[in-house]
Amino acid sequence: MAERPSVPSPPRLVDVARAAGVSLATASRAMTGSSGVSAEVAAHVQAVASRIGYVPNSHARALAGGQVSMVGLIVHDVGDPYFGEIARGVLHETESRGYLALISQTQRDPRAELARIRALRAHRVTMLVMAGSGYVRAGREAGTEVGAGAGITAGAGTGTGTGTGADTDAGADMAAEVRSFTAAGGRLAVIGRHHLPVDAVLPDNAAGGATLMRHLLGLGHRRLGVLGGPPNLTTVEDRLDGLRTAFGAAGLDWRSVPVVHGDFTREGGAAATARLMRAHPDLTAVVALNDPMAVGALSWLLNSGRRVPGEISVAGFDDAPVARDVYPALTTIRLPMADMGKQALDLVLRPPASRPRRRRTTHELVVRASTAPPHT
Amino acid sequence: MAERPSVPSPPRLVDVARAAGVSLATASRAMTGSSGVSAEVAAHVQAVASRIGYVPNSHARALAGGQVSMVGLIVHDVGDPYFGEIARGVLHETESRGYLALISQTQRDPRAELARIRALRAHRVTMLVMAGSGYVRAGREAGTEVGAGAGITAGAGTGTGTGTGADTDAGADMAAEVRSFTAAGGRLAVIGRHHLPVDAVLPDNAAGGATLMRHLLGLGHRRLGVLGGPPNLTTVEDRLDGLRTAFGAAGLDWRSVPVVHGDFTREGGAAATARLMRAHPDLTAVVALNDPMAVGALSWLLNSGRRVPGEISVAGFDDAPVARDVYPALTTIRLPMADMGKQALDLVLRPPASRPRRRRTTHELVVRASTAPPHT
DNA sequence: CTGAAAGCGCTTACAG
DNA sequence: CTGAAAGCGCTTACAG
Repeated sequence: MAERPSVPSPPRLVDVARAAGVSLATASRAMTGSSGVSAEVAAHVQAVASRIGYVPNSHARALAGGQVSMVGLIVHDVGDPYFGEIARGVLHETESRGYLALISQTQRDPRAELARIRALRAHRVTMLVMAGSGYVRAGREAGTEVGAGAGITAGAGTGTGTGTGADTDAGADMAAEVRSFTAAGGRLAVIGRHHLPVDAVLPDNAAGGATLMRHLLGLGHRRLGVLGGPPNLTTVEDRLDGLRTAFGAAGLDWRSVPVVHGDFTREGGAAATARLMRAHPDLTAVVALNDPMAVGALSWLLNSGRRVPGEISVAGFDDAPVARDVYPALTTIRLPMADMGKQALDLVLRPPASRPRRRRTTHELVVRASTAPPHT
Repeated sequence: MAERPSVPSPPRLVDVARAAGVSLATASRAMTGSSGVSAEVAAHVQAVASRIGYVPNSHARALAGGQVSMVGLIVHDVGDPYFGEIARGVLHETESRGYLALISQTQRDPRAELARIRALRAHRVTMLVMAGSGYVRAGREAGTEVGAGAGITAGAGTGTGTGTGADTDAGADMAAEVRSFTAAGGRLAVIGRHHLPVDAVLPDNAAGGATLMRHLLGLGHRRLGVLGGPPNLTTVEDRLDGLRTAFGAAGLDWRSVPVVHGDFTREGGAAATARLMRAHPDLTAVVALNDPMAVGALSWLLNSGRRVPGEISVAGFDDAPVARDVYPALTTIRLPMADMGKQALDLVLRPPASRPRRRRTTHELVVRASTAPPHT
């Protein structure tokens, strides 16, 4: 009855046990819900616990061999709507299941990614969701710096084939890290990343790219330009592959398609558009490899007095929430982002399969106002 | 030299100590960087540690009295651009300082909020940032259900005064929780929430509302309507207060201003606009209390064939990234969201002051294309 | 500067 | 079903 007056330290399980008149072991069983306690005793202990405001110490629990109730989530950038939606999906699940989520952003830096995984492992996190593109081998895009000063490259110069661009280099470290993580019993699911021997939710990047290209070709466009994200991302490569495949399938020469790389952001899109249009003023359509870049393209084009889609069409990728509200409303490829997060968490929660699971997402062409037949 | 072949359990500090030929205590000191070790020994231990891939067990550390290197972040909704920006700001800071962030979303449910804090406390988190509006006393908005079936209320019916709407009710529990958290040495900073005796970053809601209203009055608008978010949020109340004050200061009767409440989302905004315009078809301007609602309003109005701002002006609040790209580009009140996150983390990191610190943000009217003089 | 030892708050075999 | 005891991997007084 008498409350400890001075010590503000939270009650421990012993306090609960004492107050309930049972042993530590019994109290523990009652609180964790494990078998071996009579229902009455368990209920009594729990009642006492909640009365005295007992909250188990998760560190002690983890250390004593209990489950770690945290899942890790690594994204490139929380502020980006793509990752925002994914995070929403993941958090929705974790919270309904009583887990806490440790979130990290890497700003698309492979080294930061490794560091984050290690930090998460230090916290003995055994369930981890990594969202965001993997990286292609450094040096493949010789001399092209990510997001700054990226020169214009002919289409043929980028993505010389599917599946050759493994997450190597920093990728080698990453692969080793992942191996050791899973060997130690860790569960990892990635979103939008191949080349890692783990469960994966794979957005339909190549197919989406092809669908988008067919849409533009169908409208009659032949002089197209592409705003690519950082050339070291496999997502960029895959989406480009899809575009190229559909372009080639129409009997056209992909080498005639200029590709400009920039940051996967609004600003990156605007800057890349500037470079693209200066070198190729006669384009009738621009494809951005994600929606923020497309929004940047719209902004630059409109500011430069071009009519969209009257003079030039613009298309994006992802169907971020912003897509339908920009002017003109953006034609894009929809990916089920929040659901992808949910799926990834689901994979992480189930026991590992004998071989990595792959869940391919759907994609859907969403035609809005930003694309139309060329004016010609 | 010989590696343990079968046991995949990670190396412990004893392993490092053994390999380095020092005691556990010395190894610990070397790894934590605490004083009492010669620089050489420390360097040697660290070299050995990194060679054998030692990663300290954070749970053991925390349990043994070391610092918990996690900070908690509670937001209403990660997918919402407002919170996305705040999260970005917070994470940017935590990561540069070597902390990991535990993130939770509450979906604007006060009960969920309490549950999240408790979960965080179970993990012995002592640094916590809570972003998002507080709640006004339940029952103040009698019969008005949040986000669904919210009826049209006369302006005078909402927000009968500043400062009276404390975070009560669930607020009482919250206050108790917060007291016990800080009493136990926890550090908490809130963003956009008053009435809690903790450090706070306070967006200039009332002043922003007043600025926005003056802008519209200055354009000549007199028949205005308001799209309010959930009526139980203090943020909504404060922004309304600002609008009302400026309206009254112009010698006008606030009771003539219809206020419709809905979810703080695009969909909520569209639905609220529908109700508002049906009841008051002659409005010349609509103010939404956040940008997503404003975007919903634009969408509904444009779909209904209204010209914006030709027939009706629309303004928002926050200056979310989307604001400048919608059509027409949105006039709004800019809040420095990412910086607010950074500020909050900064507060949490410093020792508590004798009385709670308050940092007021600036606000800035950003005039874009969605507002213009009334057509009349 | 270095080490032996206690202790953080739990869980889980191991005995009844 | 219940309890006494060992142990999880660290940190930190406490002695040298």
